[in-house]
Amino acid sequence: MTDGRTPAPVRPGPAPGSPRASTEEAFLDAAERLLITVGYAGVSTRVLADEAGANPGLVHYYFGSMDNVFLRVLERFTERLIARQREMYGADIPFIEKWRQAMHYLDVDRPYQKVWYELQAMAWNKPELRERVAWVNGQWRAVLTEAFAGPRERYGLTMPLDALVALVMAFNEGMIFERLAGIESGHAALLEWIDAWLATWEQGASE
Amino acid sequence: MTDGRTPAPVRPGPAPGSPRASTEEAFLDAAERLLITVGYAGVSTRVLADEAGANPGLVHYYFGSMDNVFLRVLERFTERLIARQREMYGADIPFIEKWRQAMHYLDVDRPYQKVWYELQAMAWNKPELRERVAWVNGQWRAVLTEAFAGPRERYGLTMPLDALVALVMAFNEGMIFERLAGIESGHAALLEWIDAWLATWEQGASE
DNA sequence: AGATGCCTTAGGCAATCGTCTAATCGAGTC
DNA sequence: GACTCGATTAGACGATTGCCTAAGGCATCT
Repeated sequence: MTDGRTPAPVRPGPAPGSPRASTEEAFLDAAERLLITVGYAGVSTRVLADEAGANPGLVHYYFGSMDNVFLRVLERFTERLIARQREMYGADIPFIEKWRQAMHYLDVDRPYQKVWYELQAMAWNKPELRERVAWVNGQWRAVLTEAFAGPRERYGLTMPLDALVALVMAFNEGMIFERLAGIESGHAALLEWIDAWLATWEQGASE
Repeated sequence: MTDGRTPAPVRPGPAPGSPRASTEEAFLDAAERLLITVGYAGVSTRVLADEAGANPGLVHYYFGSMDNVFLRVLERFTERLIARQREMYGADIPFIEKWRQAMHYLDVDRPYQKVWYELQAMAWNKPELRERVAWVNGQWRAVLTEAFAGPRERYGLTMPLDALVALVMAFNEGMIFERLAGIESGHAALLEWIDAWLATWEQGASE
């Protein structure tokens, strides 16, 4: 479930540069926009085609079904996200800088978060999607585990590494989840405190 | 948004004992079951009526629209939940006992959590629901703020109270959110560590 | 007995759903 | 110029959607 192997893609990707590729991307882009604006329940073949400026029949021609459209959206989304996370935490900068960068993403990535959370809500009731969502979560967890192992040691934290990672992931997910409902109470205060707390650690230790 | 006033009910509740009341409850019960099993996108008037064992026309007769059905589900759900939380944290027992009780609920309440999270996912795209979801969240936050003020003082925590409450709420919501996708990595380790950590505090202090 | 009023029924309305087919388009090949 | 073939089009299929209406059932009250 959270092992390392990448699940097989839904379909072999089209040859880049072909007209197929650009139309497909138009559909996937449109799907993301619609997930942000109306949610997954409001995305039908016709609505999607209209948003993409394409013919409704092409949805079936390219993807076979609406379910596959969302699978492809999730696939493309995953690639981009994991790559960026891995790059960021892998950079050769002090941990607190990585943390601040991550918290900056937490703020500017709001549109993408809506896409991602709509896909997850959809996955609650679709085993096919669930598996992939769990895989992405596992990837993310792996990145954080690697990134937090060092700092945890240096700071002398007693919390087990997997518990620490679970805590960080969960409270981030919880904050994003709340914000999707327009709730931000205490978020800023919490992030400020964490930042200050990390700063005191970083002050005492050399990196 | 998160102020104290209760939002006006969608409709005046039916007189208890009338046939109306029992049929309405049958619909609301059926709606909850369907939210658990198929998600909000799969609940139509006919599916709902079938699950409730009633005539499809009654959905319109009783609720006026499907949107109102979900609003009523949220209303009824809210009353029950807030009442229990308030009672639990208000009880005259050591804080760690309350915490353990809450973590026990976190485990046994999974069906209700699915209902609650489906409603929230629905609310992301429906301002009418969003407002009520935010109100419930505010109620919950108020309960936790009251419950954590004392222990925070006693334990001498430096984290501001609103940040502490935000942290507890967010990481709980995040864990529930993950579990809905079948993810539990690190959850047990985290909860165990917190429990042990609280126990050391409770050992030193009297209460 | 008759009338009142709520509850429930079956059924139909236009609109939309996902999916599929057949015809057309247009660029590239012989 | 004839041909090929992927890309695109319009259109139709049956099923389902939310919502509404007209008629019947049934307990209660006068």
